[in-house]
Amino acid sequence: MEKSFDFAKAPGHLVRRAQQIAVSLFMSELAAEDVTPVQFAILNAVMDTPGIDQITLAGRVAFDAATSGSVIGRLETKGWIKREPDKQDRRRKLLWLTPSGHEATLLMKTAVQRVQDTLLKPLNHDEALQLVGLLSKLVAGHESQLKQAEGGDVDPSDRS
Amino acid sequence: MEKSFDFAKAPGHLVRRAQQIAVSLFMSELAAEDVTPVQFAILNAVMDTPGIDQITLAGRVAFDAATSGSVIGRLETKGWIKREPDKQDRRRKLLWLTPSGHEATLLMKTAVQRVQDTLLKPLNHDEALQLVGLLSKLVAGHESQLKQAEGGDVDPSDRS
DNA sequence: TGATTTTCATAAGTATACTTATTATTAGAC
DNA sequence: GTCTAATAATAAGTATACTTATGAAAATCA
Repeated sequence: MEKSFDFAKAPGHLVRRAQQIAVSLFMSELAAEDVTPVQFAILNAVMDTPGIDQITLAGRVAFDAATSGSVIGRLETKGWIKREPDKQDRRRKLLWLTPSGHEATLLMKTAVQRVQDTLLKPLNHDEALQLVGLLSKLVAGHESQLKQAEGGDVDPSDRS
Repeated sequence: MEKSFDFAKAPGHLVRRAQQIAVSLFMSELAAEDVTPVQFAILNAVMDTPGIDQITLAGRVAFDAATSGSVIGRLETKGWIKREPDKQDRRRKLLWLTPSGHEATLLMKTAVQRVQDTLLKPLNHDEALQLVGLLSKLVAGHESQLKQAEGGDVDPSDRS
């Protein structure tokens, strides 16, 4: 009989630990750039889609508008991102990298690649591929659930 | 040529998303208990080892002393945990569940089990086992790295 | 034993991350 | 065209999570 919930095998606990480790590796590797994982995610997305608005960006990197708004504010303070109201829709603010933001983001990318490699280091090549595949499937599964739930009028074709 | 870092396949991003989903499922399933994943982890550990001190507990659930201290403070406010100074070592504070804390934690456990099942729902049985195995290996690998790093009284020359 | 070091807990400060509420602006219904 | 509903951004409030600093107490050792 179990005395308590078995944390060592609880996927929720393992995922939290893995995330904690990933953040820690990121912060070590990119200490010189003074950037966080979330900030990099945003810089990367803006580099990918210059002129993106905050809401679309929030969806792209998967957090809520309030959080991404405050992170973008910090990136603006650092001089990496420029925020300008859309002239067609003055509720919106559109985002661009500044030249120094562009340069900094490019520098970060190789470091981030190193972080990903270090994170997977305890696994061999096949295991690493498996893990990424399984996590992708898990995340995608829940994302489609979410879409169904909020969509309401379901498209019968994507019923599981 | 890639325009940007490929987030969809980046293990760091996938782990963050998975954690986000796990927390979200937890909060939905346990909305009635008004408890967070971290709070449950602590309650569970204290139930497992009554009279545990804060530092040992922090190590057990894997966060720093400052965070666990503030979480425990919140649990004390809720009347679920009792905190008493150790008479042998007055720096320490030892932790116990109150009767109502014990009752609440028991209630939470079945709900948490449901959360774990829901989290793994997009995977079949074998895949779920694989994922847990791979995450365990990844986390264990980094934990042993860490122990080596802090345990090894390495020469001071590598202090940058 | 007295001084130094270590350890435990907390405080202070920064950065997520979420929810709900508010404001400004646009889009849609009539 | 005006009223209403929806949307974008921000503000406010709570809860992690971390680092560094501080104070109190214990352990070490000279």
